[in-house]
Amino acid sequence: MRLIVARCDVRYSGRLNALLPEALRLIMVKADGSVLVHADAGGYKPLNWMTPPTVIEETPGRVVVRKRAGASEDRLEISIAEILSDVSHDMGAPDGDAGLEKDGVEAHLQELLAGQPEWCGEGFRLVRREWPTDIGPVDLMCQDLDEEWVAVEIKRVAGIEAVEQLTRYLERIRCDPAFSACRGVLAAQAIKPQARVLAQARGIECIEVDLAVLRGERQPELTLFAA
Amino acid sequence: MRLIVARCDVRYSGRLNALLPEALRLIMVKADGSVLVHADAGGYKPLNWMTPPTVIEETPGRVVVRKRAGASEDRLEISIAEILSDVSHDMGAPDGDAGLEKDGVEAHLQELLAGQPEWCGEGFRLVRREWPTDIGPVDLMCQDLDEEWVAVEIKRVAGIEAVEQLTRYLERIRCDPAFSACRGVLAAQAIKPQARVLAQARGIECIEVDLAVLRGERQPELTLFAA
DNA sequence: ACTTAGATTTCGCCG
DNA sequence: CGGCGAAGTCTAAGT
Repeated sequence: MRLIVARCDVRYSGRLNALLPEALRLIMVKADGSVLVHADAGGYKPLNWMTPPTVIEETPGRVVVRKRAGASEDRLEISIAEILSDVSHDMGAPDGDAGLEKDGVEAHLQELLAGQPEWCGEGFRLVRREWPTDIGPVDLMCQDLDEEWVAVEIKRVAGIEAVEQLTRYLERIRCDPAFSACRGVLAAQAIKPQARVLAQARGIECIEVDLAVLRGERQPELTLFAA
Repeated sequence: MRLIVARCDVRYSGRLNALLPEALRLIMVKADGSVLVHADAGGYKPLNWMTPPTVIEETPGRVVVRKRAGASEDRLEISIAEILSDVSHDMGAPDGDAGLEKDGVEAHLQELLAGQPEWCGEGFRLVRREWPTDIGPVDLMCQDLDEEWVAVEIKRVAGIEAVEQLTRYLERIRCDPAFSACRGVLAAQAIKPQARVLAQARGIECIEVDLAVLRGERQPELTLFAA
């Protein structure tokens, strides 16, 4: 990895054109050809960048990063007025970096609910995960105590778009006469108030679930239908 | 800006939990409190990060970055096993970095189409940009040759959500009897197949436009209704 | 403070 | 390779 601290201006042309006036910035060149230009503020996002695969051409006072992007070309031109620092570090094998393990993403929620579909509704029985429709898969397809179909959409945080998504699926599913009475359930760790309102208006049931409870790590804070 | 090249492992807990095994990485600490952990590959995105405002606590071999996130707390713990480099650079005033000027974003497309609404449909006349509805503004409101209303939604790349968005607007607009026959047009530089299907099913017309052509920098590749 | 919508969104999966 | 959906999306703007 090469780290250049320099006064520079940057021009990008590709999906759009962008111009970055001259200032002090960090230019990061990774071993895989990634190039990132960061300011000393405004976390996370580089001001300009190019992702691999790239071709990097360097001449004194100038770095040009190019990439074939379909028919056209993406180009990042860095004009360097003054270099304050320019160091390189050998950081070992490109793949020597073990992957990031994440826990608590939507996929985990889906796994847990697939194993315990009764959290989505009393007596629910899982028929299939990723039930296909012609506009995309429904997370869970279940049957309730009356053998009626129920499509379940799972989200970490459910907003209006989650309701829209489930609505689209139901629209398609109900085209089949065998599923014309299919219900919809939105299950999420958190459901935004507006999503709840829209769901109610469309006859979609909302269920909030707790990851820790699903895992049996914690007891439900209150038991429904307590004795 | 402080740049630390070190063998480290990273733990994040907050919206989810993540564990990053020990390896050589770059730790970037910006003047505004941003902290980013980058590998020497996998451009653009840091492996872990924390955006401002943060509180950074440093002890030998350990950096803890904390942030209040609503009721809970976001925490990034970096355990440093070995430091290869640790340098700081004064990069001047935090706001000494002039802004990035972009050209070719959706706003520009909207300006161009507002000036030449006939690209959205034959004889279209612009009545108002950002036409207000009670759930948000429609990009363009036009009238066609028959004085009928047409709501135009503009996107750089139009997916299903663009069709949903325009559908929501139309639903509201048509509540007013004077606009009950209002049509919908989706105009974009690129329209995805599923968006096209959904739009068709909902009676929304799709138009692909070319930024360069709108600017008169290039001729249309083929003329409709050619002589 | 919260919500909405754009982004050179990036990224990963699956066809 | 393209399409589609999730993301600790992030970020800026409006209310």
